[in-house]
Amino acid sequence: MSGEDNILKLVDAEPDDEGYRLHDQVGFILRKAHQRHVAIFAAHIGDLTPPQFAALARLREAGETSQNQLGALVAMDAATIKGVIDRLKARGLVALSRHAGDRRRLMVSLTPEGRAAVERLVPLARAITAETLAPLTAREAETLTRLLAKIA
Amino acid sequence: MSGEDNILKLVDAEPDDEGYRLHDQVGFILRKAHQRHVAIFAAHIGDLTPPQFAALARLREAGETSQNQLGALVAMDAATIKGVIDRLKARGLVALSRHAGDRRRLMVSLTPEGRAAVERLVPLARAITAETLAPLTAREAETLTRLLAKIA
DNA sequence: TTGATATCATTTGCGTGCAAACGATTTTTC
DNA sequence: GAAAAATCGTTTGCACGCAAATGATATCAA
Repeated sequence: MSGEDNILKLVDAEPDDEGYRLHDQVGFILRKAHQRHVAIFAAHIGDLTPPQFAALARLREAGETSQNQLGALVAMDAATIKGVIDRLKARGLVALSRHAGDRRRLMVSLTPEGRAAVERLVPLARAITAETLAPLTAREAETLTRLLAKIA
Repeated sequence: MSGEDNILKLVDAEPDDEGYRLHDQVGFILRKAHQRHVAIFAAHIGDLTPPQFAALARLREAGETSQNQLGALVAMDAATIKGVIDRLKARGLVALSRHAGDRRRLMVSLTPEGRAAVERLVPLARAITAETLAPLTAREAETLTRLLAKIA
C-alpha cells in the first residue's frame, strides 16, 4: 500500500516505514538508560538490588505499612513486592506481622539492622544518582528528571 | 553520627539522610517510566514484547546478523538474546543458520512472516512512542529523548 | 443476617536481564 | 604447528515484573 511514488523521498516518504529507526524511539532508549542505571547501582551496592533498596528506603519514609501498600509506594504489583519482601525478610532487614484489626493485612517494618542498612546506603544512593546523571550538566539533569517524572 | 545539631534544619541539615527522597531519584523515576512504556506497548501490541519487537525491527534495519551481534544492536547480553530469538524462531518470525566460514556463529534472519509482522507493526510502534510522550509538548519530548540518549 | 463484592495476599507461569561457568571453535603467539 | 588466548554460543541460577487464578477475610447491600 502506498509504495509507488519514491520521488519526494525526504519530503513525502512513506511515514509508516522507512523513517522508523529503533534507536530513536523513547521506549528503546528508556530501556537502555534503565539498564545503565542498574549497572551503576550494582557497581556501588553489590548486595542489594534497586527494588530492594527502594522498598527499604520507602519503608523508612513511610514507617510500618502493609505489604501491598508498600508495593504501591514503590511501584510494584502484589506478586513482585512479595518476592522482594521475602528476600529482605530472609536477610533480617524487615519484620512481618499480622494487622490487629484486619487479619488479611501483612504489616512490614524495618528491623534495626534494616534501618542501619538504609542509613549506611543513602550516601551511596546519592552517588549512584549523580553517576547516572554524570553525562549531563546540572541544568540538563534537572530537566531530565522533571520530564521523566511527567511520563512516569 | 552527626545527629545532635537540629537547629539549622533547612540550611545545614545532614545531607546524607533527611534530604533523600526516593521518588526524586532518577533511578526510581526511570524504572517507573519504563514500566509505563511497557504497559502502553502491551496495550497496543499484545502478542509481542518490546524486546522481541526490537530484535525484529533491528534485524530489518541490519539484515542477517549473528545472534550475539544482534544482541549488541538491541542491548541484550548473550543469554537474553538467546531466549528472545528462541521464542521468535518458535513462532516462525526468524530463521537460523550456521555461518559458512565460522562455525561458531549462528546467523539470524527475518522470515517473510517476520518481515510482514514488522511492517505491519511499525505504525503501531509509532503510536506507542507518541502515547508514551503524550504528557509532554513536542519540544519537551524532543528534549527528553535527547537527554535520555545521553545517559543511555 | 446473609449473599454479593471488594480487598489482601499467595501461587503459578512466562518473559526479560545479568553473572558465572562451560564447551566448541577460531585466532594469536611463540 | 602447538599452546594460549579470544570469541561465540549455551546453560544454570537468581531477581524482577506482570497476568491470571485462588483462598481468606472484610465490607456492603438487600
